[in-house]
Amino acid sequence: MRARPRAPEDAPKLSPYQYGVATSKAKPPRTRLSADERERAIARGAVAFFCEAGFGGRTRELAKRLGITQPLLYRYFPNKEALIDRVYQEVYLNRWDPQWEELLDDHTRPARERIIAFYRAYAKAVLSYEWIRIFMFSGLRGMDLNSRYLTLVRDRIYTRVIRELRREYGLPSPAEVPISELEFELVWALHASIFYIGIRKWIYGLEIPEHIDGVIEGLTVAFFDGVPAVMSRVVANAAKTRARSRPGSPRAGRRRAPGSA
Amino acid sequence: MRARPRAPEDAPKLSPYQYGVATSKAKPPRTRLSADERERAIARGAVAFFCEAGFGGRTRELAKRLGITQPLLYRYFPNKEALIDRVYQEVYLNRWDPQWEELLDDHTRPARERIIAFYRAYAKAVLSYEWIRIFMFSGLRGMDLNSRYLTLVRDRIYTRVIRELRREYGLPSPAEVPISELEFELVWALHASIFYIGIRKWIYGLEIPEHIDGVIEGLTVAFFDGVPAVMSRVVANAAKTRARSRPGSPRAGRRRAPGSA
DNA sequence: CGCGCCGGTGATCGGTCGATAAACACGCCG
DNA sequence: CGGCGTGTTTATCGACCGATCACCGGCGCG
Repeated sequence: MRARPRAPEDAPKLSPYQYGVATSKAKPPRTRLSADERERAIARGAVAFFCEAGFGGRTRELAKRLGITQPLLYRYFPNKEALIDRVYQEVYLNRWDPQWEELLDDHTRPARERIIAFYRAYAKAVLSYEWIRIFMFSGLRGMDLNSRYLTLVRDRIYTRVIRELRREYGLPSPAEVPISELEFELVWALHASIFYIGIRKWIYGLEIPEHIDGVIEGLTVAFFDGVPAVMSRVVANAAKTRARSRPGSPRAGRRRAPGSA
Repeated sequence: MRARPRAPEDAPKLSPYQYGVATSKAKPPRTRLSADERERAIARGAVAFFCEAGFGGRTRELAKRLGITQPLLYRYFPNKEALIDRVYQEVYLNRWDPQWEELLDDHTRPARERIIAFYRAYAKAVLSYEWIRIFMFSGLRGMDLNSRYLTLVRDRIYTRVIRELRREYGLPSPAEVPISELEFELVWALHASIFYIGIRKWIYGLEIPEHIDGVIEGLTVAFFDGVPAVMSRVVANAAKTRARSRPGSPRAGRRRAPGSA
């Protein structure tokens, strides 16, 4: 065994120049596309390919799946890295739905119901083969993309969830008593519980429940029931130390939170 | 830019055959080890290297880090795949502590305390750079190692946790009413919450709380408070449908679970 | 004191990688 | 109907990968 063990089968040796003629034995009838059509086709194929094979996937293999030759990739992208950057764009850009934040802010509905609805919508967007695997590959590659994205999630989502929880259980608002580390950890836990369903399925290859929405509801309900005891304790502690450290400030104790942030 | 962008710096061109002489300018003083010492050194280095670079890491780079030449690897391991297999062994084999199961079975302590103690011990074993990254890399590579390991976790740990939860909240034992899918999901959620702390740190490169034990305690307490409402409902449903589908069997209703499995 | 054993290295092989260059084929316009 | 622009392919380059082989040199045994 001398050669590399990879790529056992070689190219199917298609006869060239068969633009759409569809000879009886020709496997992929090659089509001649316009520049931007081809560019989009490559981008789409690159997403599907790299999220399966990882960013170490070979450009020849990608080209084969697209039904084109490898040098054609380099007419549309200067190099492999540019192709990978495009994959990041394709997967993350415009996958963030601003309605999520509006949903969490909609005070006409009960907090529990809003958070369940949010995580259902979020799960639908994020619990996909492409999203989960690209996210993991980029993390393992040392990209800061993950930390930047998750900072966004923390600032836009976690803070809102915690604010609503505080309201729900009559604790002081984050403006009065800043959010503690442990509170963030509690929301991290809910987030992780849901995200990990995708990891189990698309990275470990495990079976997962058929009806995710029911699971999300169960997890969120358990979250709501489990959080208050821990949270009220930690918020009370934070309020106390805060009051101690700033003796002149008004007591931010255990009273009904008046308004939202 | 024509060449591959990888491996920008080349080998430092060490003068050969300097076994331990420690010439003033020689950077790594090469030592001549016995066969099994060298073999263990390579295995150790391979773990550190592959969990950082992934299994696509180059053997020459590994050798450089070990202070040896690349062909020497092939004196101790027939090929790269054998080296990777050894990494799996090194990381997973004998990292499973049988005391974990004993700990969960120890009925002299309260269930909540036992589960906190277990997850502290488990986190200490599993929440390491090597373990988490190797686990992810192997999953993304399509190994069935992950699913085999997690099946073990489910059978040995999750079932015990659920059994203790049922006992704690006066629900029928798993022998009477089999464990439902949603109950497994609840325990998956706790597990994921803790495991994800490691992912955040060693894959995403995020900061995590300094005192993990406190976080684990908070998560487990919230878990215990949150679970019973969801769980008693789902167990009652399961018991009902079970009684309906097997009319001759004794009613496994809402009574004190008499003993453990 | 010589010699064989064995840990270790240098050189190199076949193969594959990313990337480039030149030629080709089809559609369009004049 | 011939030239030209553009989408695509063939052929190939230099680099580098995993793996092999011949050889080297210090240590220990007789």
